[in-house]
Amino acid sequence: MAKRLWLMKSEPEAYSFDRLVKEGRTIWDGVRNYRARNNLQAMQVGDEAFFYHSVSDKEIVGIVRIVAAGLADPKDDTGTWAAVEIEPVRKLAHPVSLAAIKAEPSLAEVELLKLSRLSVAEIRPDEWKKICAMAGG
DNA sequence: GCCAACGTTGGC
DNA sequence: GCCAACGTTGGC
Repeated sequence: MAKRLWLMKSEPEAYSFDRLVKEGRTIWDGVRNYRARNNLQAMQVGDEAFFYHSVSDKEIVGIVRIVAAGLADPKDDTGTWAAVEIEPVRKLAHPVSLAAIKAEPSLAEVELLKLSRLSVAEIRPDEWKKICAMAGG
């Protein structure tokens, strides 16, 4: 199974990338949107994701790796919602801002832009490479 | 099953 | 703080 690439959003005031680095790993739960849940359920161990700070920062700040997939949301009794466990891979040398993504024509189709309220989005490999290049490699 | 009203999220 | 976009709920 080829590795897939994702983007996970969080308000830095709620859960920041720095906090993830400090804690080492975390369960990513609390997603209450079906499309986002479908993305969560499609994740495999070893997949990587951008970590995006919404609202106050509006930039991709780091990369995380999926270390456990297909978990049930521990806060959900009904079995409806999913969760994964993630660990930090690295912080980006240069965060990639929402404005920079919008300004880049090859990134116009990124799910982040098209569905701004989706908390878990998929990133295509070419988009991933482009954003990595913008972050300084 | 449709659609209007409402709530939430997130960019500006 | 405002508003647009989207999802959900509830009346019919």
